[in-house]
Amino acid sequence: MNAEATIDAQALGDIRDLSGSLSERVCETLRKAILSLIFPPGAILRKGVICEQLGVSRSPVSEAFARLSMEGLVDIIPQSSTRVTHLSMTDIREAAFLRQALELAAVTKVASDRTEKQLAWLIRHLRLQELLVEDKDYSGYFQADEEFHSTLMVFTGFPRIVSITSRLAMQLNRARMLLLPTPGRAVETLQEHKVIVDAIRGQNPLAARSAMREHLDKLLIRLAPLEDKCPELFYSG
Amino acid sequence: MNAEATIDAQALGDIRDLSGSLSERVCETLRKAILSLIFPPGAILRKGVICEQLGVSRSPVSEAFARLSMEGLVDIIPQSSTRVTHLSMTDIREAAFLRQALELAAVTKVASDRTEKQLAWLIRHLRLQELLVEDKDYSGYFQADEEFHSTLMVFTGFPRIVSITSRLAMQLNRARMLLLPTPGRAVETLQEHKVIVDAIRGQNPLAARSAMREHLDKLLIRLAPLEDKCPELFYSG
DNA sequence: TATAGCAAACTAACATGTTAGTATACCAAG
DNA sequence: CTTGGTATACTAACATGTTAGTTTGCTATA
Repeated sequence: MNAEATIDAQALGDIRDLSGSLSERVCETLRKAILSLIFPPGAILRKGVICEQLGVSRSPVSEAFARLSMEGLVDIIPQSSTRVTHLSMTDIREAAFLRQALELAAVTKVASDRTEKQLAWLIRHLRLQELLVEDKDYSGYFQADEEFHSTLMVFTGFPRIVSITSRLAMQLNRARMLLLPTPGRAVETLQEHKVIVDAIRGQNPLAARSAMREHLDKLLIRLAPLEDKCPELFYSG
Repeated sequence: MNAEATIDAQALGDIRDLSGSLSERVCETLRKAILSLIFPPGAILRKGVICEQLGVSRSPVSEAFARLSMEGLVDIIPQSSTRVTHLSMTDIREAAFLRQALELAAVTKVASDRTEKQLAWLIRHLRLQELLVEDKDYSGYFQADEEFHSTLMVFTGFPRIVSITSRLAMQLNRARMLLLPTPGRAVETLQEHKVIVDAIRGQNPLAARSAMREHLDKLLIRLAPLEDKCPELFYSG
């Protein structure tokens, strides 16, 4: 029945490269491994192995498991085991809904309240994005894309909204890793970002809102066929 | 400098009344105490005292602290102490913003997708609310109010949105405890709920959205003067 | 072969011991 | 009275020991 391979726990990287408490570092390390699918959905996380690999005791690992469980990245089965959660289209759709709700609210607010300085940053960042696309540096563009969205939320002036959104959209981001970056999509994305910034420049909240909505909807569309393409990553596959 | 009273940890209620793991029960107990201001902002949570009072070891209490910290209800000061966070208008405004983003998205979706059964539930619940107001049962109405909002979100079909919203709005709910329920406000609230349900009945997402926005804005307006009224609960008071 | 029962191995959850960093109280010097 | 240093008490964080519940795999039985 259970043919799930337990994880290798190889190449978790070194804990010492990170800052913060041990628990945080362990959590960060495991999160990265799960998001990058090094630990595939369904894999059993063996506490003993992880402790040994990272050279820490069970306490920080337990706390890391608890946090990851709250983020929905692992399922803790009481008195039994802890596994990487399978992907589920339901969860992904919900994460997309939550992310959209927060990003739309943010961009609406920013479009009305923006300062000249913020606008200048956005325009400058669009130039950077253009350069990255021209250079075909798609991993660089991926990073710039994230930065664009998170900075937009920072501009609301609310300090916690960025980290909250990223936590809520965790399932979405994990699924996104399965999408290979294509040149065509990068060009499209850049174009959509430009429309959003245009609306912010014109201080038009409604336009900014619908531009962002269209932009975000694209991701879910590209994600939809995933369930058929790699069913082993999803529930009851 | 630090004249904060450490908590009494009296009357935390009995752990055995709750279900789930020990950690969850401890967390639930402490959360209730913080939200109800039994543990006032700034109070130091003494682990030893809590362990003794609840008859558990430090492990479940530590995990509970970690969770409450993520919810923003306590500040863990590394190697030093854990305190109930002070209220802050910034946090409250952010929580209100996040809650509004999610509730508006939810009510918009529900207004378009609602079933007849859901509509019937809402109308029936409005009747219940009327009865409670007529009977001047304001604590009952408070509960019904919560149920109204959370069920509205359940109707989106997304399972996690209710608990996520309540976690994000935690600061808001704590501050809300300081508002004394008034007969007048209950009547107004009921009226606003009726407008929302009317829009849902008419399957008018935009109307539902703006009705909900107006409704939620009222809370923040009522919360605003709080900072002057009880400064000792806020930061740097 | 199929299945029910049982035992061994494993795990999360909990309890307790240890360490290292922080705040407080006290005292001495200016 | 203020300031600066020091010792003590306290805490979170971490390590490790213990318990109880779950899964797995073997064996005996039909």
